[in-house]
This record gives sequence, C-alpha cells and structure tokens, in this order.
Amino acid sequence: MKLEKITSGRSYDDACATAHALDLIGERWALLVLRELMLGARRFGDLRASLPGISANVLTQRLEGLESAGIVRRRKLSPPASVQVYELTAWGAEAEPIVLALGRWAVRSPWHDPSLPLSPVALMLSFRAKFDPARARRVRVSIGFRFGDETFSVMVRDAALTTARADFGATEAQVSGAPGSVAALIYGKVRLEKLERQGALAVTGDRRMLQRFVDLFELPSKADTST
Amino acid sequence: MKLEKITSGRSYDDACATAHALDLIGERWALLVLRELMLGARRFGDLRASLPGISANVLTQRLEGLESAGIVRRRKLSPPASVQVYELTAWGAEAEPIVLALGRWAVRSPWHDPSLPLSPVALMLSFRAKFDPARARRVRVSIGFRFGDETFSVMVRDAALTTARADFGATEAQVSGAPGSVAALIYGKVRLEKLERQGALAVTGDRRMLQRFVDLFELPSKADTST
DNA sequence: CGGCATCCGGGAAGATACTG
DNA sequence: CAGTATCTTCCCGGATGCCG
Repeated sequence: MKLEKITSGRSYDDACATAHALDLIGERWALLVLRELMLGARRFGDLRASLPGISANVLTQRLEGLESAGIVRRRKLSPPASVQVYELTAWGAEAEPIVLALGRWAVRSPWHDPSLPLSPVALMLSFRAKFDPARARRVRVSIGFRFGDETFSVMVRDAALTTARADFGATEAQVSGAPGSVAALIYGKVRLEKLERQGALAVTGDRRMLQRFVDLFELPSKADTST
Repeated sequence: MKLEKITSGRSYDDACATAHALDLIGERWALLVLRELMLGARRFGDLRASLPGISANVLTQRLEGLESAGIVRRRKLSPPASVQVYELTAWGAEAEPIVLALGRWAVRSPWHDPSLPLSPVALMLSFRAKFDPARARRVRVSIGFRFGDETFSVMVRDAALTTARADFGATEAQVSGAPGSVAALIYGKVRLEKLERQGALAVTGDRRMLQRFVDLFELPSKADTST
C-alpha cells in the first residue's frame, strides 16, 4: 500500500526517518491525539473534550489515519460496557519520547502561555517530562490527583517517577482542582495556601508530602533567542 | 505580541508545552528546515535543494515564521562573501532532541522507505540518533564523508560521537558517494565491496576503520503494530 | 542567480447542522 | 454519544515575475 493512502496526506518523499515521522504524525492535531492516549484508552467524546478546538470530522480523520498506520487501535470494550474506545498500539506508545521532547523544548519558549486551558493528561505527562532523577534520590512520595471524575496517582521512589490512571487509594496526599491550578503550584511556585484560599485547589492527607513533591520541580528557565 | 502573529498560523490555545511546540514548529516543512540547519548555517538555495518538494514561497514563509519566533536568525556573511545565510539560534539548536526522537521512532515504521532521496545533513544526524555509547566503548575512529561539494567529519572516542562540517583532513578513512549509499552500507548492511563495485561509493584511507564504524550500528528492528 | 512577492487551483482544516 | 454531511475558510504547492 502506498504511504499517501495511509495518512491520506502528502508525503515528504524523504528517506530521512524524521521526515517519515512527520508523514505519519505531522498532520495538525495528530500528536495531541497521541498525547491524550498516552495514559490509556479514551472515548471519542473524551478526546474531543480534552482537545478544545478540534472539530469532530478532523478527529475522525486523524483517528482513521493513525489507525491505518498502526499507531492507534479502536477496540470495543466487553459487555456490559460495550463502548468503543481508542488506544495506542505498542509502537504508538513508543512515541512518548517525541511528545516529551517537544514539551521540554517549548516550555522554554518566550511565547509560552501557561494560563491557557490544560488537560489532565497533559499535566501528568509534564511530570514525566520535567522529572529529574538526580533531584529525586532519597525522595519517596505518592500523590493522588482528581480532575472532575478523572483520578491519577503519581509515585516517586528509587529516583523514578510513575504515573497512572488510578484511584486516590493508597496515596499519601490528594489534590483536587483544575489542572492549571496544579501547574501553578508546581511550575509557577504559587503557594499552596494561596491556591486553597482561592478555592482553586483542595488538599487532603499529608500536606508535607505534597510539598515534597512540589519541590522536586524547578521553575523552567526561558530560552536565549539572541545567540 | 500575539502568538498567532508570530507563526501566522492557527494556535492550539493549549497551555501544554507540547501543543505550544506544535504552534511554533508544527507547520508543514518547519521541522525539516530545522533539521537542515542543525549542522550549521545554510543559504536559501541550499535549503531548497535539500528539501525536494518545498516551494520557494513556503520556504520563505517558514523562515520568516521561525525567525520571528526566535528559532532561526538570518545573517549576512562578512565581505567578500556578503551572502545571506540562515542559522539556528541557541534555543533553536536545542530542538535537536525533537528531531532525533522523531527519527528514532519512525525508523521502526513498517512504511519507512529508505530508498527515497536522503540529504547529507539527514544522514549525519541519523548517526547521532542511532549512536549507542555502550557499543562504542573502546572504539576510536574518525571518518570523513563527501557528498558532492559538502564534506563532514565524524569522530568516535570516549564512547561519544561528534559530527561536524569539516575537511576530510585528519580522518582515518574517507567515503564519497550519495547519502543513500552510505545509509545502505551502515543501516542496510550492504557489503562495502558490493557498493564499490557498483560505483556507488568510493573509499580512501584505512578501510578497516570504516568497517569498525559501520559495525557500531545495528539493523533497525521493525515495530509491533498489533499489540 | 538568490530572495521574495503575487496569483491561482486544489485540498485540508474549521464550523455547524444533522443522523443513527 | 459517536460520528457523518455540508459549506466555508485558509493553507499548501506550483508558476510566474520582479529586483538587486
């Protein structure tokens, strides 16, 4: 099968693998769809809600293209759920370093505006992108996050960070609020007390553990565009 | 200044840094322009020649956008050259991990076609992408490459690889031919003797050193799109 | 010739309405 | 809820021409 038929876009006709990657996932919205699938299967409507601005027909096209390229798979959940979801193939999941590399680079952009809407998955992935193992040695914490009806757990131990969709369950501290408010706490270094007073965040459990987690991350430095 | 004015494209309006990266370098051809600038300043015509299929007006637009975003800078070479070139800013050069991550991922694509045209810079960057320090311990080689009138040198020592535009000069072996033929030698594991017999490559210097370099790289494995 | 503006055709993206 | 159909807008790509 010809490549143009797979993504139904134009090909760069370049043997360079980077160019080929752009043939596969370089179309508008494609990489953000992958981002939203990085933490597990999602429904069509979930994806639409997490990608403000995408229209239904474009999302349909992207999912079709990614599916025929072997990056995304559609699956029907077993009854009684019987609902259709989209998930990454093993190869699709291997695109995570691309998503993280893009984030690490652009967070230093002078034009980056952290006040825009932020999806829960995007926030969770940002932890993976900015996590510094050297800084996390000897730190052992587990934090739960709740955004609406989505919950996640983040664990730091043995200088490694793991993120997953999971119950608050066995975490040491739990945070509820908007993803952007959590970002303000961690990356903007806004004081937790202030965010609680504003009603932006609600915390239960061991607050000192949460602060220990926050201190794992530093303020991103802005890039030098003059040299 | 509003972001939309910088790249003159549409914005994702997403606080996620990955989305912002796509605002900056997600337009068609943008990342390939960066790729071609990764190994040093280039002229407009050089870029056009290395990016078959790009039209002059699109290249102009991309260069303008990347320049106003602080990723690319245009510079006038001092006389007597007095010619205009484009080069990466310090921040633009930091996008290299993105280019390499895309390449590492897509080289495993079932649809990747290595027989398409390949630019010299793309080949040189592929060395950086696929270099395995563990495999290169105790190896110390320097190879020169010539593609038309462009020459590069690659050095491996102390489990590190360095690539640069440079004379053949002090390298131990020198290779001339098309970038695709070098790729066939290194990634396709086509025998050097065969490529020489076909007239695809010409080698001078210590052939054993060249073979030692070739052996640093392994055949890329194809991805699993079924699980 | 290098760099860039202009015009145009085709096609992808965006918005909205509609259907099972 | 999960898409499809339709229409509009705008980007991409190709051709041409201008200017230093």
